[in-house]
Amino acid sequence: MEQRLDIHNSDTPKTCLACEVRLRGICATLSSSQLLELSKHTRQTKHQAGEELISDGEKVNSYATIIYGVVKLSKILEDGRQQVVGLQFAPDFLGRLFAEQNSFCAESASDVQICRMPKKAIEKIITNNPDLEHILLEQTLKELDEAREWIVTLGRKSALEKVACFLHLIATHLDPEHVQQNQCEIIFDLPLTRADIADFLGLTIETVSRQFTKLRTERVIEITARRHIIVPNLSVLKKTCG
Amino acid sequence: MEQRLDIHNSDTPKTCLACEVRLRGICATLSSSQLLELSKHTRQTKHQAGEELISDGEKVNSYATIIYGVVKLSKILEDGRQQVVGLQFAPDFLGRLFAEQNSFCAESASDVQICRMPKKAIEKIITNNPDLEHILLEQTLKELDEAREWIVTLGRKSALEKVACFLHLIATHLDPEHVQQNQCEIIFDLPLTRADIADFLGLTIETVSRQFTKLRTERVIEITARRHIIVPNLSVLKKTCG
DNA sequence: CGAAGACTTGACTTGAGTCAAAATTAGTGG
DNA sequence: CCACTAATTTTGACTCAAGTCAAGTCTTCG
Repeated sequence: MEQRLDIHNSDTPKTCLACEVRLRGICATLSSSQLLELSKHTRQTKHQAGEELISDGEKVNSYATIIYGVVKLSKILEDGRQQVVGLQFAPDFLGRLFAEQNSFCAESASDVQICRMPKKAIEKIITNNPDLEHILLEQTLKELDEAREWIVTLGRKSALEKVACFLHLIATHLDPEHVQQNQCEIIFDLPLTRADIADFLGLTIETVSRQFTKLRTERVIEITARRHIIVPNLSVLKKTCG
Repeated sequence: MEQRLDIHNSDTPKTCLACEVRLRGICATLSSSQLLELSKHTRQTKHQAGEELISDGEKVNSYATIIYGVVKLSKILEDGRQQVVGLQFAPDFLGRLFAEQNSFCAESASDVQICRMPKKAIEKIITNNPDLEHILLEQTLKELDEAREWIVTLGRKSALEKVACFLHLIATHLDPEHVQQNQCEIIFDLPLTRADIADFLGLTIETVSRQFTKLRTERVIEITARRHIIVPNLSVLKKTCG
């Protein structure tokens, strides 16, 4: 593992030194010289919730690292039905490696900041840096595990269990800075609208809303404002996931 | 890309020379010496439909390559609900790389033959052979794409569309040798029981059966025997997938 | 031939969807 | 700061697709 030594290395680009996910994302595997080279081509951008970062069917020209915020990956069928196929959190790598075309669209679910880098630049570094390829393989395997867990949730769970699973996912994946934790109590703001949640869970917004109400009356969660959730006891929530 | 030259190379192990997927699976990336070394530790096994190849929660000791047949990956909830999270076909690599424990179970859906290899052996070769890691990354990315496509199917499609999607998947993924193709007509035997199909689609066997009947009466498919399916026109089937 | 397993069909129930309306919240401009 | 509008969320009444339970039929195999 590379140490924080390079923080004092004058070769490391200024933007990178200031980057919150510098030591957690893919950049952590890069040498100072690779980072310097790559940083000449990167561009950090901020986006409000609801902006399209990558569109389905578009030619892939760049990848990105999520610096903060939540990104939803989704697919829209011709007749308008929409399904969110995954959520990504900082410092995930964004974009389908080695593909010519995107097969899903990526949209900011909350306000986000990303660091875009050209497809070619990354792919060139990969060929010379097995560590980078390895970390990308690890992330891809993790995403595959999560996708399969989600298949179980979509295929075999009731609406109530689905919503509980979703809340559990958010409570455990949100940046620690956005989560308050007093003893076993967890407090956070939902990064998604009810419509997004419905599209993620394969439900309608009405059903999602009813399950929120049910979880509240069963005291599994407290809803202090629409998006503001308190989970008094995470293990109770987990039991509700089925 | 390595050429078929090594077929005449006496260093290549006999079992590997006879292996049907030798040039398509992960072994295609190995040098003669790596293959020779690995083959000392591999063991080919045959299994009838319904045998457990890897069990959920078990310590991972080996990986495998599928030589022929279909393997289903599934998860069983405590209350007995089951969900198939993926199907794998020859020459897929089987097993969760780098994990200590399996998080899903793998079972032969049809009769299968696999080539098992010790976890340690593969992981050692990976560290010296970036080509192998690359091909594994490519397979993992492909599986992730498929898992996400499946999430769309589970989350947003009707029972009829789900069954049509399943038939389309099988028709396009089965080994060509098990598929007969006369002009646009496709004929094959289903490698899964109705119960497996139901667990894959998040439905009940009764609903799956009713959708088969409906597809038959709508002339999208012909069912000549329970498992024997004729798709007169693949594009008609595809339209039915929604 | 008989029994067990796999699959289909029918009658009824139920959980989630649909449509409509009300309530809440957020945003805007006076 | 408050009224007004627009968007989001909740709630209610009703419908319908898929689930459940129960027979019945077809296959396979000893």
